[in-house]
Amino acid sequence: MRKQREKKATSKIFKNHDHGICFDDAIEQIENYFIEKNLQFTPLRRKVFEILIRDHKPLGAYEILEALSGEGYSSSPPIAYRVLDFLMEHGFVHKIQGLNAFIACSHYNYSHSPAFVICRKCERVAEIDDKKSGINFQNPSIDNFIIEKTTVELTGVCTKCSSSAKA
Amino acid sequence: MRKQREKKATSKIFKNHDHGICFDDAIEQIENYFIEKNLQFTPLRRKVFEILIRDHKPLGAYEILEALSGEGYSSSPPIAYRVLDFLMEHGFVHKIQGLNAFIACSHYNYSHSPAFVICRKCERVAEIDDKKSGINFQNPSIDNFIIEKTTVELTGVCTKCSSSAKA
DNA sequence: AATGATAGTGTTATGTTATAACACGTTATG
DNA sequence: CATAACGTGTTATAACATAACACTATCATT
Repeated sequence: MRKQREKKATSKIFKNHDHGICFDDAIEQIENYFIEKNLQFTPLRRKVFEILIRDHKPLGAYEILEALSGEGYSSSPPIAYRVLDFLMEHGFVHKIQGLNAFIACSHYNYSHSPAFVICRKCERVAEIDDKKSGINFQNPSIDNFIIEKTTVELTGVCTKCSSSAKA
Repeated sequence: MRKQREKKATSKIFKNHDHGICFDDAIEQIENYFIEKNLQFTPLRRKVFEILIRDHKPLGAYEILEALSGEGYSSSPPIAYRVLDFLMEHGFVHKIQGLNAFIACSHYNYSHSPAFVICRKCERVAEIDDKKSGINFQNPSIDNFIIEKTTVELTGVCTKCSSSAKA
């Protein structure tokens, strides 16, 4: 992993970044949160989160299970689903509905109405925060409805993929 | 345009409506579209669409299959999935990702970036058009990405359900 | 220490959703 | 009339997800 900060004010959504720092930050964030909330960051939970943040891309539950079994954990489905549910409940993991897959959150500290931009070619996924997404759900037409959860997924082709090949 | 006899200036999303008219309009719309595009509105396709528009709520593929078998059609999964894929391709059916279910489109003639409001209690689903949804994807932060498809689902509790019971 | 509640992990079995691959008839086209 | 394209049907299986129950460790209270 390279050690070089990338803080350019770019409009690119699929940013390059220093993954070592990203990884460490994420672990630190989640550790602090768990301590603060008096929750257990058990080895299994940590491992699942690490698998997700390490790859930095959506993984199916069964892919996670495979990774877990490679690390000496049980690989029966409930193991993964339970931990994923738990991590999602606390906002550290999101589910990408369009892919039946899970991804580590990359916007800790933000309000959690994540939106995802998904390249169907390279399968990279970027999480954009609600301010940047241009989404405004505080809209009169959806008053009289208590929104508890939002799912926003934009699927298409990223610059890199659309320039390198066609269709 | 649809002969919409319900033109009350209400902000309710889950509107009451004349379902007979709704149904007839929908069938007419899809028939015209298919003729225009020179596509086959076969009995099976018609039946699937009718099942969806009749119920006016999201149905799982296997529920549709069950309905089909009650009508003398085959009920093996590919039958439903193929027709659903076809109808989705042409914008007459949408998939509600959060429910693994399918719903007839209620915004023919509109640009197709549907957003759905889903009550998790009564399971009613309203389709709102992109103008009303307050969603603006023409946003600089997601330039450099070719959006092909948007998934927007707002899950929560509708007025009726939140007033009639708690939690 | 004994009790009992809770939380975390493990196991088996099963439920639910979706697709692959191939068969067959009909219609459209060269 | 050959053949390509399309629509439907069939079998089998893949992929995704949960129910139900067992076992252990921890911890607060007796």
